[in-house]
Amino acid sequence: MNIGEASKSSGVSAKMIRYYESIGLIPAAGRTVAGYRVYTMTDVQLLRFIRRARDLGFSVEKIEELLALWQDRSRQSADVKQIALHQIAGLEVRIREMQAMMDTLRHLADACCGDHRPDCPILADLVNGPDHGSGAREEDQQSAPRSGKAAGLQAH
Amino acid sequence: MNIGEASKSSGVSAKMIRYYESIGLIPAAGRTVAGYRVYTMTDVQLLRFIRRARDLGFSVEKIEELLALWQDRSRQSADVKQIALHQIAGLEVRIREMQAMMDTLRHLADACCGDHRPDCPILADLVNGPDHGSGAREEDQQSAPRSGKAAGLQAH
DNA sequence: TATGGGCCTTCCCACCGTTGTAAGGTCAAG
DNA sequence: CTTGACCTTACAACGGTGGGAAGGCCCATA
Repeated sequence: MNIGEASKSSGVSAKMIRYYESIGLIPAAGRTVAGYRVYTMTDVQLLRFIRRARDLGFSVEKIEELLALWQDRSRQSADVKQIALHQIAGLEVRIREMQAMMDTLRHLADACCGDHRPDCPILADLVNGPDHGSGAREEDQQSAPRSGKAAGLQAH
Repeated sequence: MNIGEASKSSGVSAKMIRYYESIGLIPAAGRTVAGYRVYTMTDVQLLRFIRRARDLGFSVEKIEELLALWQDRSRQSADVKQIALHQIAGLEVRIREMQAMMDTLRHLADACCGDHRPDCPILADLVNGPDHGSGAREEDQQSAPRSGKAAGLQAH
């Protein structure tokens, strides 16, 4: 099985397969005489595992842990569950942060009539900060992430 | 005003102020004879604008647009609103993606007894994919992002 | 005046996961 | 033999931020 076939069959791009190999997430694949990587169904299953875990938002680091547990026959399901719960908690935090952003933006957009006139409460908020909004509804928004916390939330 | 003072006063780190200057998001600051950057209150206001917009999840690219509109006296509030609505829509999408991940993980975690035994439905799902889950509740999860879409969702 | 500490400068590197590109080798079919 | 689709490695880019090194500047205190 080529890397291309393994890619199609696992849903992981060839690029990423090579990358995962380079960082040691997956073992180095076998090679043909010509140097082409060779994959078995077992390898593809591994790749699918990774793909699925990425879809669930696990970082590569966490996936390493999950893979170790997967291959450890004496694992305890509690260990796996703990990683999952941790992941859930992380997702929860980021969802709340984004929800707070979205709520604020929605209030601002609602307050903006959106016509041809230049006056715009959205720009006013950006200039003056949230504290100067006319009776703003931001008390319930427990101190937006002060430093770098909001980083990495843009669509890449 | 030093870059350090401007940083404290605007909430933008000195590092980032230099970065924003380097990418042309803000104009090059004045300099003292010694080469130190000098900032006025107007510059600080600009930095606060940027800081606030970042807190609201706008990308640097979008902030460029917002700044252009801010400085354009003949802008129409509709243009600003449109950017905000677009940002809201983007946030909505990513929140839904993360929510879907979280729901799936929660179902899996709920199904995992989390004790000393090795059997674990979480690992089983990762191995077999969502379609093999015992009567899984994933019909309502319209085809998880197939390619790269889930990228950038890890905490950096 | 000398010395120290805190600020500033530029420059490069790391992060994370993914994609793109370039220059070359290989394989199979026509 | 040629063509095109694949493979290989190697390097850079993205977004936004933090870290650090090496050197210069400013001010205060001894």
